[in-house]
Amino acid sequence: MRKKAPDTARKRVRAPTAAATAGSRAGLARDHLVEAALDLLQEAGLDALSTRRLADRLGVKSPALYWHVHDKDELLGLVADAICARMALPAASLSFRQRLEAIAGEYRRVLIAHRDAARLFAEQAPTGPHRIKLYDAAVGAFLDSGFTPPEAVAMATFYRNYLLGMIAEETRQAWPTRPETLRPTVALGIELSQLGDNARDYPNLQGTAGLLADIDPAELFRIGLKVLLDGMECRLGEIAHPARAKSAGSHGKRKP
Amino acid sequence: MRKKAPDTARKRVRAPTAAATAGSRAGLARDHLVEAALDLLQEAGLDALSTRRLADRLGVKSPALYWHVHDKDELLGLVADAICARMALPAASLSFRQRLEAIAGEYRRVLIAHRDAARLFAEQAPTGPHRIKLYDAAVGAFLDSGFTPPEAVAMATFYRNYLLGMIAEETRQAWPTRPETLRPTVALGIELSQLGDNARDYPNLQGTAGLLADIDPAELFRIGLKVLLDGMECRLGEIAHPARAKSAGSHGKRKP
DNA sequence: ACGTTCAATTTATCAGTGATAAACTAGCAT
DNA sequence: ATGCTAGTTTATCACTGATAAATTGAACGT
Repeated sequence: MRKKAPDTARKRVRAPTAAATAGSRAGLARDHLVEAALDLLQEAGLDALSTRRLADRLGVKSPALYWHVHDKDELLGLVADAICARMALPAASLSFRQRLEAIAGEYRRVLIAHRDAARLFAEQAPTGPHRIKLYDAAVGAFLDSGFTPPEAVAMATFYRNYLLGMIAEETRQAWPTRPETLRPTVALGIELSQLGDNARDYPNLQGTAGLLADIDPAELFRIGLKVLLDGMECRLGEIAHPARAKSAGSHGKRKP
Repeated sequence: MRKKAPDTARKRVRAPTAAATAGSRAGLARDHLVEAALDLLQEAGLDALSTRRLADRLGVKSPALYWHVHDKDELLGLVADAICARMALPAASLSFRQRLEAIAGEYRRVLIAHRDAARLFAEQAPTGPHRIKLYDAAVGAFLDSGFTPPEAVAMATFYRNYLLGMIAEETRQAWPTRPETLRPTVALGIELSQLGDNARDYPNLQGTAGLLADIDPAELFRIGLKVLLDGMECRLGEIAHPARAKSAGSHGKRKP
């Protein structure tokens, strides 16, 4: 995977071509594909989601898939969007902050529920209407909160980055850890326990052995989101009435 | 890649075994490996960094690599750490905020300079002393700023997550975009330009066409970092003197 | 009933991946 | 000279995503 980059003027997959003819359900075949892919993903994980295995599950040979789909990348994009479709968008009546918290909660809920979904989202470019719709909702919340369009887009980027990164980290359950080399650290949910001789090289990690592992991931996620949104409100305030401390100064608020 | 997960009690690569005997530089061979791997990475990208290509470049057959290294994963870990080694840690004399900004700057500078480095870092578990040292420095800064150890670890996680995610996004220069399906969006540095019929489905994205693409990435990075750190200082203040608004209330500050 | 058309699938194959076992080679110590 | 052993090669495995070309099968016009 992840080979070709340009390849404009694609192969023009046939499926949508004579789709509507005679009520032949062109979308249905694709839907079957992504449905089976979702099942396989859940049962065996992203690495096991190969074209042949998927074909097997559909009672078909692997090249048959390529009639319905350009390549595996497009399939994965469809799968990602199907997952995204399971997220409920918040009511517009809520405050912008409540909306952002709701979206974040849904994002996490759904991505956690689907095996390797966060990895899939991180690797896959966000094509797909549902993913875009979600992003649109986030941008809308930031616009409503008072940000200018470019600022809102920037904030949505930070927001999305936070969600995806944290959930990816949380879901990355069993990382291929390498026992011999010095164990990772507490950095990403992996406790370092003993890092032996090297311990004194990392003075600040001394008392932090299994610290992250102890925290409830949901709580950690909530805290980080609050921190991020607080920072954004902070910026909003600075923009609204640009007092002293234009930008590069230092902290923009409190704790004098 | 990314197949086996557990596999404790590994193959026990031979290199470190009789390493010191007769001054044979056991580490040197490994260093040559990672050096060549770094070159290859720079020239051809992460996807082209295969064992065979690397072996070719070293004038050797691919299985020879496996004498020096368990598997490709370990090699990539060494490469990541070698990249990390190029980052300068900030002087301890600086304020914690200055230190965090300095680390972030170095992180971005170095990751941008090495092709696909951010992707490599995101995919690879953070083994390697240099990466841990960097994390230790971040935790240290948060501890100095007044956070308790568990809070400091949490903040370092958010911090790291921000850095890696934003830089990965910025460096993901030419994503394998799929021209036919509805173009992504402005979400991740990809301008949507025309999204045709679907345009009205995304009301908030209307005026935001190439917005992100116009912003200087360095500026975007700086802004996001400021937002994040402001949010953290905000939390610091709340912890210091826990006024009303314990946590779940709403915004913790300003803009009444 | 016949033949054409074309959606959908199969067969065969390509070029590449990471990894392993087993055979081999060279240098050094005894 | 013999043997050990660090390092490498040959041969091979079990995969991967992808394509071209041959093949099925059902619907349609005549």
